[in-house]
Amino acid sequence: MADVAAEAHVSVKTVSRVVNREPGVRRDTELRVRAVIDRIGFMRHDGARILRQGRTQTIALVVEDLANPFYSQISAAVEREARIRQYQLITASAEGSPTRERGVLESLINRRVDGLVVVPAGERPAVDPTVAASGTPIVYVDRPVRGQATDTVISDNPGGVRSAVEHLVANGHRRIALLGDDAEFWTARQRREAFVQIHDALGLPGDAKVSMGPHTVDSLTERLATWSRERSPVTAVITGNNRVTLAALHAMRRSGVEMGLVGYDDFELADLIEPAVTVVNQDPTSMGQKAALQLIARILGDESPAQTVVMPTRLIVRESGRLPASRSLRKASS
Amino acid sequence: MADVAAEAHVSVKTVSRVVNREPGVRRDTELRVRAVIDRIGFMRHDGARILRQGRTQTIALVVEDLANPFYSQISAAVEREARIRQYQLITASAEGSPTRERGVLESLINRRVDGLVVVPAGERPAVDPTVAASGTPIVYVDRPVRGQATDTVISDNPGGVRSAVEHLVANGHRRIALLGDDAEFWTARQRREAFVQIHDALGLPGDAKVSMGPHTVDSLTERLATWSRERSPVTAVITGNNRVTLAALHAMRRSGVEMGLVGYDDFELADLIEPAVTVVNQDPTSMGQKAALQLIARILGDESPAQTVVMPTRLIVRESGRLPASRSLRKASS
DNA sequence: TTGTACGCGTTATCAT
DNA sequence: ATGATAACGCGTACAA
Repeated sequence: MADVAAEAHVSVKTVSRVVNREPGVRRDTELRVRAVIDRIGFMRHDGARILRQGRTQTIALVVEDLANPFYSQISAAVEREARIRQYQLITASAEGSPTRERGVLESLINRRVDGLVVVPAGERPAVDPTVAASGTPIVYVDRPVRGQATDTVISDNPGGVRSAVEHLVANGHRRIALLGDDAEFWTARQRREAFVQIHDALGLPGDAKVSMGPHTVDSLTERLATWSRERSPVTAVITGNNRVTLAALHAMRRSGVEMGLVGYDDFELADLIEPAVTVVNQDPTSMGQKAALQLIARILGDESPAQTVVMPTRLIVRESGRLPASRSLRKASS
Repeated sequence: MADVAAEAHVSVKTVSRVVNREPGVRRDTELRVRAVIDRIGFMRHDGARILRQGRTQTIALVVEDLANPFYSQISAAVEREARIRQYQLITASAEGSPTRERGVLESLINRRVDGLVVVPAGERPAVDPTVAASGTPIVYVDRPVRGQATDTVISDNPGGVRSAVEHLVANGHRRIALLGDDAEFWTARQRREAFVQIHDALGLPGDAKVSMGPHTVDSLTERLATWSRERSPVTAVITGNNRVTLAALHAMRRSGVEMGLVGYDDFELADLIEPAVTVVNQDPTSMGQKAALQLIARILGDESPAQTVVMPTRLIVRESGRLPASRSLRKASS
């Protein structure tokens, strides 16, 4: 900037005015300055700008696995909302480790990101004290965190589980089991509780059958075989998220067990599997969008009380929820 | 830092030394400083550090769609390599628009990112002049860019197409067609050229049949119907990437057309579709990793000539490449 | 309309 | 082993 000023025979302040389109510069001086800028290829150094202004126009997203479709959709949505509002997005993965997450958050705070969207790793009992101390706005997604009230975007887990169970019951299933993911995850626990509660509320026979993860195709194969061999065999399962659904589909295919299925999380090609998989869709794009908007509102000074937004889920009915006997082959029906 | 210095009765420089673990600080003064740091919750301001040192410890990744599994896997790999080496990753999407890409790159340069990993959008004839002028190291992924030699990581498109065609031919297919993506994409064009060349080299009958995108399920349904109604009907298609594979699978299912298929890009559940889909796998994780490593080497001063790394593809043989008649039902064979 | 002087928080240099 | 001071490049406040 000093170089430009010297070349154009003006002060740095005038250059600054031109670069930032501030008013109060005569047309011809502006043109002269612009010409010099283009000629010597000047580019403003945002680092210095940040140091001076205190805002970085940067937000960060912390998830556990960027390659998982659920998170990559959230990620795409957050990036989009950020970009539209002139924020850049730093994405970081904690790979599911609270320890790594702590380190990641610390380095993001050091960077003075203007805000954080975080899917808290594993068992996270409270808002990170480092973040709290820094005063950086933070929005949690998918899983809440205990302690002081914080903006949170979660999906309606009880509602989703309820829609899954009711759908199966409406299709004649009575012995329904839940294949949940690792109980370390809050979502997995919440879905389990909802399942047990709804199971009992509907007066389904026996105790609610639940198997929590982590699951492998092998372990699920065995589990399904066991359930289907009981004297009152399980006729349908609900899978707790896209990971479990995937493993369960493989296990079913391998063992040849035919069971009703409602999976949590929609996935591409769910309609091309035989039978087409009925799912509870969580709409991660909307969750990411909502979180980003809320975060940016906070950055811009919104001081209203912290809110928890519960996003509705949507049951996408395909075929896997029906009793095997009543499934129509699509080829026959088309 | 000044606050800490005052509290600990040392100079700011000594605090700086402690914070950065520089040698030359007596054990007891270090402890004293650390105590103050913890007490008042001091956190280094990386903005100032950046301004002083000129390096941001940040790299950026520019792709067109973070939610597409191909890019999200690249993204996860780049983030991982970056994080391990203490770099933060800014991800940005150009949404396929060269104009937006230009703006995105410019703001990243203004931020003084240390390096760029870019999947160039649409038709990009040359290295971006802004980037070139800034001297920021850049590595292109998936598609090369003309002009001065630049580090590039692409996959072996001719090899991938060849393996697909040869697999189909080995299974008795003779009338093979290509469903490519939009010819605007370099990869789509290269795969088309490879397909035509291999088609002719193998002496397959007639002219190579090719249909480039963008495709919709509707357009593909019609296209497949046309091809299957010809006097020498097409018996197998190769799809040019995961988007096209998806649409083609839906089109086949809808129209009931039975054709051999080899898809570009592996995808989850490819083995659960009936018939299981044979694919050319590109290993985006390795591509992202390779690109990140090469970029960081450049940042660290590697001055060797720009190199183009061609990653091998791998044909994952399942069932969709066989002639329909010879397909075994898995249930029968297990 | 334009310019001067200072400060943002850190690190590099050179002293002590 | 420690400290004083000058940068880094920009924006703010105020003056001209």
